[in-house]
Amino acid sequence: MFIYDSVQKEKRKFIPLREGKVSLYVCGPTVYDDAHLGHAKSALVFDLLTRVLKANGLDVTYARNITDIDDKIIKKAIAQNKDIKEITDYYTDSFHKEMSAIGVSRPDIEPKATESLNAMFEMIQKLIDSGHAYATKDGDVYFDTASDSAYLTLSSRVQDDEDRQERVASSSMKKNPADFAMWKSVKDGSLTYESPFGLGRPGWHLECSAMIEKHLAQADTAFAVDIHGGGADLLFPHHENEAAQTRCSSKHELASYWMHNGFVNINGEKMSKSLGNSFFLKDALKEYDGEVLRFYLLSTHYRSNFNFKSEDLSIAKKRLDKIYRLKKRLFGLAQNSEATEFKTKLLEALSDDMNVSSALALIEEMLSSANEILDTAGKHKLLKRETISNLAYIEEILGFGVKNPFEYFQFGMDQDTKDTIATLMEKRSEAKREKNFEESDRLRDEILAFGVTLMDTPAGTFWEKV
RNA sequence: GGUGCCAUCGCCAAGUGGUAAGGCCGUAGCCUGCAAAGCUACUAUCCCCAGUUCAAAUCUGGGUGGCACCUCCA
Repeated sequence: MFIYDSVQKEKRKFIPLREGKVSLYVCGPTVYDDAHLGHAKSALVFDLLTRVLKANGLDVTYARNITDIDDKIIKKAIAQNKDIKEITDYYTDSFHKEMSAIGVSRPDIEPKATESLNAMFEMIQKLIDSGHAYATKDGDVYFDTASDSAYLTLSSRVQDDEDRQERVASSSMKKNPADFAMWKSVKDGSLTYESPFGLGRPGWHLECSAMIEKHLAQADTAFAVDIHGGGADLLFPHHENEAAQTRCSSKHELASYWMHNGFVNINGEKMSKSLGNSFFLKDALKEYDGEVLRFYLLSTHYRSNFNFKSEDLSIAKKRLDKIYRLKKRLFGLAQNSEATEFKTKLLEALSDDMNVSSALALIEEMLSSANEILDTAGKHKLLKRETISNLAYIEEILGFGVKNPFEYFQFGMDQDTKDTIATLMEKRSEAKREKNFEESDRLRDEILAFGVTLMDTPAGTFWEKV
């Protein structure tokens, strides 16, 4: 297994901290709004990573947090006159449902900020005691960046004097403009939590460090976790700050490997609220099967920026369709787990920093050759066994082809329409038997009007939604 | 302004020194009553310039053109 470490900026052989085991922590969503394609991309990338690690025989513990304490959540609750928990529960639940629709498995551990406050307090206290943090007379607690000689080494940033001057005005109580809040005193009567440092709310960066320490870290390892992942934008300041907190409050560095996934742009533009072009997952799921979105968002390398275009999405559907068509050809045959060269190569490609493009090339070559042999030698038993085994492996590692192939092609069709199509198809088959091609073609046109396509095969006639 | 990334066929996209994967689209053909699906064949020398090397899309230098982060963000 090779992983590109976005801090060391090179592909490195993956060596776990503890033999045979991997701990993975990924920054999860702040639950104040619907998940967009960017959340989906990140979740998919690390879902794939866990599958590949497992396929390599590693025992993976995957944690992804839910940030349920945040100013934006409070703002939304006030705006909608709802309880905070009502908001966070709602968006946490929809996040889970939508992730499940695109085949993302739940992490092993999903800590919430609200349930990890004690771990945060402990970390703050340790940092204060060791001189890495200080409380202001306003009741805020800041991390003292000057106290950490390794600060900014993670994101390879240099302190810029002019830059620092500009930010001074905003926070006069800080010793240093780069210092960031771990505990923010809140006195406006909105939601606060009791803490040894007074009433207030925790800083965002603190959350992840504390949760990692609580749920994943081992006392005797040089790093708290094997792999820390997240979106590319998180490297600075979020991960830089997390790393500083962990480094200064414990005996280990935060992560042995850092992985950052590229951004999703919409038609060449960054997705953002101000541009009004946020593409929500729930809207995409109305148009496309979740697996098509999964395929599409995973079809290019995870580190590249991803430019979402609906034309490309329909190409992704065409490619996924091919997997399902082969599944249809082999439908009903017994499952098995034959060892094949294809599987070895597929895992090899994915184990190389998740080279999905190479993996897809292997898959499409496998599909072509399987179809070719099935075309010419329909009773090739060994080939069928191997192909079924290959398809099962694609399902397991990539999560492509997990559905019933017939149902997959009926996405979004209601039962009435399906019944009508079935009736028309029966009439058409009858006309065909009588060699009344004029009538059968007329019926086909009628069926096509439902937005489906027809396929006459040796096993009968099938329809697929276009 | 600082830091970093990228530039491969009409489109999407692999490939980090050894002579350009794969997909979409297109063309021709096989199959089919006709289609659809499937299969076969064909389609690029890698932004520009200079250099290193027996050998470069891949390394170095210089251009040009995109993009990201530096503020909450996956």
